[in-house]
Amino acid sequence: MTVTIKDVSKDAAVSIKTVSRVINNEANVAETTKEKVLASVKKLGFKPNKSAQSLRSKKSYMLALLYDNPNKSYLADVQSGIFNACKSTGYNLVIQECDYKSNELKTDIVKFVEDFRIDGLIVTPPLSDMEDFLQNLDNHEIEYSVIAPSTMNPESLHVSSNDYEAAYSLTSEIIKHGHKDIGFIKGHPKHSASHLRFNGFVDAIKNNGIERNEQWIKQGNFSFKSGFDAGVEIFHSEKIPTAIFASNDSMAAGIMKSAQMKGLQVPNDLSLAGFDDSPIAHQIWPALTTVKQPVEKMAAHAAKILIAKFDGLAEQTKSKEFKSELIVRESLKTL
Amino acid sequence: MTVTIKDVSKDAAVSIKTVSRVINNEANVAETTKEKVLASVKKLGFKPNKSAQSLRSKKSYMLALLYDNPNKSYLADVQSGIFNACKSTGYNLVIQECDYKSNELKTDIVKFVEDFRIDGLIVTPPLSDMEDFLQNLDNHEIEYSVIAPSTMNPESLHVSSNDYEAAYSLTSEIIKHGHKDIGFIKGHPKHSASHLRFNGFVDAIKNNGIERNEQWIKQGNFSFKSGFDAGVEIFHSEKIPTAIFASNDSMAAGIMKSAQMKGLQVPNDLSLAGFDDSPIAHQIWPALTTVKQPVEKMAAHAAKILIAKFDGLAEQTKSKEFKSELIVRESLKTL
DNA sequence: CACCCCATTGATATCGTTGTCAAAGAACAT
DNA sequence: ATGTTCTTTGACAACGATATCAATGGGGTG
Repeated sequence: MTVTIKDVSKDAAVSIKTVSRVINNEANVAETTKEKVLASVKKLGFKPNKSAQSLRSKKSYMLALLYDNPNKSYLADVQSGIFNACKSTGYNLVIQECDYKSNELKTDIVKFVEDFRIDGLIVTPPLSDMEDFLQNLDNHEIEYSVIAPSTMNPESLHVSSNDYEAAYSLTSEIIKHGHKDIGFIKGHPKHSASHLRFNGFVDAIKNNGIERNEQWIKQGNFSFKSGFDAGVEIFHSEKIPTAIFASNDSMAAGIMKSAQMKGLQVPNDLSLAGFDDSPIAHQIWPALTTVKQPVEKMAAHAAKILIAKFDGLAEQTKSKEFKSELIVRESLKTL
Repeated sequence: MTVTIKDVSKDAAVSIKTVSRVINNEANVAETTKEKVLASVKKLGFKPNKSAQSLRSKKSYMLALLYDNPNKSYLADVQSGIFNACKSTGYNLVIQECDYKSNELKTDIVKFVEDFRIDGLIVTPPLSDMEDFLQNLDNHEIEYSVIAPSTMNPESLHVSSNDYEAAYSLTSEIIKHGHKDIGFIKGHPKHSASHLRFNGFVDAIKNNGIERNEQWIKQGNFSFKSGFDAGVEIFHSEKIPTAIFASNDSMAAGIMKSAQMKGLQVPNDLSLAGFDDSPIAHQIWPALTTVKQPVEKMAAHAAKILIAKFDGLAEQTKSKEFKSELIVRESLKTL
């Protein structure tokens, strides 16, 4: 019925071990033998049985994606990237939702990895920002690759994005449009991205000689509601800014709602910018000026470097910083 | 190091076969023996090795989710539901993105299932609406469970939602708010949901003695842009409707954009309703009146009935229709 | 009491790979 | 020619579970 390594070995007139060597790309196989075996593999349509490989070699060929992030679009992109990277390598992806606030998180994840014999983890914010969590993985010798906005220990496997620079240049763009009264909504304090984006904003206005108005700087948590609430507060003050930079698009949409309820027109009465280029950014009107990270590519790379480590590959497997792209849309007006 | 069935058998002083019987809940094991074994299992923290089970029993314990649907929020909910259903059962989920337009789709999927020894598929729209695709799975004796809005062959494994009734009652709600001039944006013609929703709309206005204005009925494809385009067309006509029912939220958001660009205020100049309760529905202003399907529960159930079939369980494993919920928000105004 | 039946249990083969280790032969140095 | 090393190959065990089939023993029947 199904073709096994034994069938191939018979067809190619070699031992099963030699077939195994060929399909695993091991060294010290004569070129002619290799070709003979590959021909038989192709002819018979042989696919190694994952369970048998896994049983014998003690690898599960499974990666797990760890996340605690309500942003479905981000999650979908991350997944999609990882799947594409896995497709050719024979690895599979398992998704594991977490609660970063849970006390048992550390032990739960170790248990999960051991129970399912997961080969490696891909860790996303905010878990990637929790030092002790990562340390615990190290202690248990669990392999992982991190998707994070911040720069990390250069030894570790990670991909990052240039959130600071992106926030800096988006702020500069706002300033170039003639704005001097600029508000800012901070992201969730547990995400390092929040601080990087805020710092980019702070440095940009400072370097452009613009003063910070603390009344226009509010703490959010990346949710639509937190943006809405921040907007309500800001529009309550005696003087309102001409532009607001929210640390993500959901919050920017929240601001837009609060502005519209207050009778303020975007962008005529208020310019707005977000971050992430999530679907909402262009599904509201006016469409949001924002920053697009190559999330899918980042995730694919995170998976690749992890798999490359397992398979002992060396090339193109370095940690890497990805560049974000500024997307200027209608929500930003020139004064 | 790791605990195997052998360790348990030694500890419980029975044969490994007996341990196997206990952990697989087989019949004909004496109650006392069973307890003894379970005690040892617990004491040693034994977890059966998936690869070994899989190798011997020829099951992969993997389900695959097939999708070709750009709606990330829907996908995330479906996944989440399936994962929850899998969690306790020892099954894992693999995601497979498809292209419903591809000519090789049928053969690709069969190959995929055979290559990865997938135990069963969960099929979502629009793949679930392709008769020949499902027929092909039957021909290859591939097990699957369908998530579909329409009613299906009662023999097959499926979960469905009452799209017709939901569209009917949403339309009735619009009418109750005093609207008589109502537009409708159809969904993607390949999705059976599109027709069900349209039929619900048609019957509701007919039964309320309202005339259909074909100028206000446009073909969309569930995308934001198609909604926007439809809106532009409708607002171009000499008389515009007082309310528009779009077959999903993205298109409703598109309409809203085109309305706002035309200077029309929602809901004062135009009432609007969507379908799905996707995140955008409450992240725009005014928030959309819409219909919420219990997508996560539906997906969980689809997985459960599939797994129940594998494991030969009988109870609570019937195909099932789920009820949607009407959510009335600000976008609908009483005339 | 002899017999059979059925519930319970275990010894061992088996799934399809990779790991171990040794053998065979080629290549090279002495 | 001989010894040494290195490359290439194969025989067989092992991974950790389930499947097969036979053995055991208690209970019922005639």
